[in-house]
Amino acid sequence: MAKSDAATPRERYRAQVRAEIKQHAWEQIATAGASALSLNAIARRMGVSGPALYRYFAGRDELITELIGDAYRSLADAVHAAAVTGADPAALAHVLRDWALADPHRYFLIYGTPVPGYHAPDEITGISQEIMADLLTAWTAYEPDVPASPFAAHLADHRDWAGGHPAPPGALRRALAFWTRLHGVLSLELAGHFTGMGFDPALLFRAELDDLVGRED
Amino acid sequence: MAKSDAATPRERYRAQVRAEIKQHAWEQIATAGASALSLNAIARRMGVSGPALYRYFAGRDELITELIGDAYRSLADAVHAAAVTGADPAALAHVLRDWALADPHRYFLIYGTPVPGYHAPDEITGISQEIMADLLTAWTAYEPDVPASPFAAHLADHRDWAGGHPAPPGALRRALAFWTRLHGVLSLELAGHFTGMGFDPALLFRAELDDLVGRED
DNA sequence: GAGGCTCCGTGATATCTTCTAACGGAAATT
DNA sequence: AATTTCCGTTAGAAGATATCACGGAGCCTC
Repeated sequence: MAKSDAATPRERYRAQVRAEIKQHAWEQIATAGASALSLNAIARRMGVSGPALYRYFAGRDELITELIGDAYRSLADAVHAAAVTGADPAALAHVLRDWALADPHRYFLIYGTPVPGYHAPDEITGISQEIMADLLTAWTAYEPDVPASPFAAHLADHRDWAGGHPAPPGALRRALAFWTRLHGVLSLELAGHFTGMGFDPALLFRAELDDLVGRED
Repeated sequence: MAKSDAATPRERYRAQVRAEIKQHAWEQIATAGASALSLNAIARRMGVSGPALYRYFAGRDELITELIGDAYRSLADAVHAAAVTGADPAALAHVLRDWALADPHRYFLIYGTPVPGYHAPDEITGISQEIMADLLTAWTAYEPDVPASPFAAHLADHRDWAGGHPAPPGALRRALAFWTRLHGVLSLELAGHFTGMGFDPALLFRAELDDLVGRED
């Protein structure tokens, strides 16, 4: 979507084709997951023949890498859009949940089983820090004075991941728990581990969230 | 390992070859993950030619399904071995963590990104309930009287997953949080999402565990 | 113990995948 | 208008799953 107004017509055409490839890739991922992503199938659906796609992506890995980046970007944008309106942690939690439920495969592309050889480029680390920054800001505003704890002190001493954010130790601890606990519930729910167990996953999510924000669970 | 003393020599040989195939499969999974599992590669390493393996497994999916079952069985055995010695929830947590760290790919085989077409057979559901039963027993013994909460009440009304276990509502809630929170930390750690963040994942795991068992975090 | 049955492993084959290489043509640049 | 650049094609290598028909070895029955 970005930089569709490139300098030369060549670059514009190239960007358009790349976008079309990625769109077909997303449809395929949403249908059968990332492991079933096939360059040949995309080419077939686009009406071109296989190797044509290699003019736009070096290979399957590069395409997936770019899709992972787009997924991160999408999540960061969703979180940030809510954060700039002054959303509290509970609101951000529901943004996260809605984003995950909208396309589970996209969520697993980010937080699922890591691809064997894949290593996240620096760009991903940056986006990840953007998300964390919004969480830290929300937690700092929501609960300025969290009682100190040994682990919070450890986090205060190892706050590289906060990227210079001035969040107090308690907010570091809360933001981290927010991430890991909600991911725990979401990933198990999306993977279907709760199906047949009887209870309502939405209520479990809500209960974990309520526990985080200090209400009754 | 089980039923290696079969009736006929044929069945014994068959079981042995199946075990050997699975062993090579585990080595391959531990090296490059489940997605890189190749029947051809296994056959090559065993000194037989490709289609020979189809006498023992209907296909790649059946082999993976069986490996998932073995992984579940391994985890359930590890948990149960500790549970029968009267281990408290904290001890079970470290059993879980040790089991996960011993072979991350095996952990992801169970709790990672679900395979597109795969649906867990009833046997898996049973093993899953075994694990949950040990958790429920440990939590019931450790903390008999957990204050009631709305979500605990919901769990008490929807306790199919407990499989008739007489755990009180509070233990249901605790066991579920134990599962989702520790999985949240473990899966993110094993997937490498904490690398480069600076803090010690072991301390985060410990902090989450301490929070579960009611100590300072 | 000999015949027959069952099952195992093989090679050949079909179809799928990613990915490289060489060729022809169209489009943009000069 | 000529040249250069880039795009899409076909052909092909290497490897994957999976099926099939065949020959042979082992087991079971008579």
